[in-house]
Amino acid sequence: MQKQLTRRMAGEIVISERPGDTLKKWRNIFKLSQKNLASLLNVKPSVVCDFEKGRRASPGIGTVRKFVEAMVEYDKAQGGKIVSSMFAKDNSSAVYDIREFNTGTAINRLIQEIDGEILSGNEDILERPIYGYTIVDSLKAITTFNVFGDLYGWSNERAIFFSGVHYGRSPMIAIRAHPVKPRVVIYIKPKTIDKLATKLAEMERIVLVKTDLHEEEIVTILKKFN
Amino acid sequence: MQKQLTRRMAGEIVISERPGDTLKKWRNIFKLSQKNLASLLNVKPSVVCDFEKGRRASPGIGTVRKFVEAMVEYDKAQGGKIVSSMFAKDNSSAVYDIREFNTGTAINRLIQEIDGEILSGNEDILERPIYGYTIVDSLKAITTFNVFGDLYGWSNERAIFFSGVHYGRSPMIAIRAHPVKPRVVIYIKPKTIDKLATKLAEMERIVLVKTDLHEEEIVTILKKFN
DNA sequence: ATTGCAATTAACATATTGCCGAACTCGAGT
DNA sequence: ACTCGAGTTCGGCAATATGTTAATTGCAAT
Repeated sequence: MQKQLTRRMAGEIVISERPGDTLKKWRNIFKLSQKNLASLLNVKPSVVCDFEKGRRASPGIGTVRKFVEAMVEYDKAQGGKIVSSMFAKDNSSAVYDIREFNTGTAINRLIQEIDGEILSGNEDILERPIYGYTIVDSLKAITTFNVFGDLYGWSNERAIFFSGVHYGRSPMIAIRAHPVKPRVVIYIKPKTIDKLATKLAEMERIVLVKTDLHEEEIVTILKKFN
Repeated sequence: MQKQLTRRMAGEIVISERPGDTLKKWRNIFKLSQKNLASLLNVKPSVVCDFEKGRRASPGIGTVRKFVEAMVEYDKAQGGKIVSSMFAKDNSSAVYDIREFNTGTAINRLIQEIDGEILSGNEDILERPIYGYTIVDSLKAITTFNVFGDLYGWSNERAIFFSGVHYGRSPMIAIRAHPVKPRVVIYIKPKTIDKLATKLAEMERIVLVKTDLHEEEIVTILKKFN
């Protein structure tokens, strides 16, 4: 959650026409004076002012990172009120885990690691890289509003794991209906696999896989990937 | 949409432990060679490589911005396939408009500009700054999944406008139920105002306002704010 | 009036970036 | 064996960023 926020802040600062203004905006949101912020960063207040006023128009990303992380850390030390108020804590979320990789991972390597069985998918797609994954409870995914916006992280070149799968029809139908498609769909311990599921996967050129590992095991294994 | 993506990319690059790797990841997603990207940026390929390999530990935000924007621009020129594939195009979106300000705007100034009438809210809150707003169709907001995650931009210190309001009960109930609260709720041309709405607003210490302006007029007026 | 605090600005030493060119690696074709 | 394209490495250099101290402005409260 903290990382998400730091990325948002950093992204906004970098892309802003006036990064200094955006920096200031965030400092205000965190209710810090220039002096306070400066002391968190072990620099003099004038430095903070220079950035905010745009006298230093193009700070290095290291500087931006320090600023942003200092503010979030500070808030955390104060009880994290500001950071947590930025996010809806959806405790009944359908999303079990969601993560991005820094480098691409070939689809077949992922399948191998999680001991997956390919139900559908051409050979030539298996070499392609994916950049992240989402693990989602298929039942909750339907009953919870908010689902499909949250399935995709920052790249749709990713794998989506579905748990609580019965026949595997509904998840594929949902994917078919949705404009953004993942590269790989993985069913976690499905009971059986409906033919319609594989058919839809072929139509969408999606690699469909099943695995008998638990969610926890999968998360552990995927920690290797970066 | 493009700006959103550039911010995401930039944020991820800045916060990454190895910004170069993240840069490379995005170049790959956009299917560009170092040479191609370099020519888009009017630099030599070795420059691209230097950044990806981390020889420059803390590139300036100007550099990051150039890289990121060049990639997105390039994709746009090619038809924007990659960018649009990153987003679910929810064409029946309940969100009419959503924007962030660069600097805080006092609540009462906003109310004044849109010719708003205060239905509930203490004097002392009115001086507080907000940093953005969302205009949402209250009917669609309920029927569309995906709603409340999208209501809040990057700060919850914002105003939320509801259009299509009958009695103003449902929107406030939704807000009460949701863990993240806005500072200001503004009803656009409500028929009447239920007492429960004002009561809930008081409980949540939210400024409740009504205005008789149209959505279009409001957007025009709010363009002033920055 | 003046004390205090936050923010702004100028002037300056040092470190780092941003870019180049040229040499080098590495794998895929032909 | 050779060539091609893509990527890597690195010395060099001008431009720019990071940080300091010290002086200055503006404003709110005594």
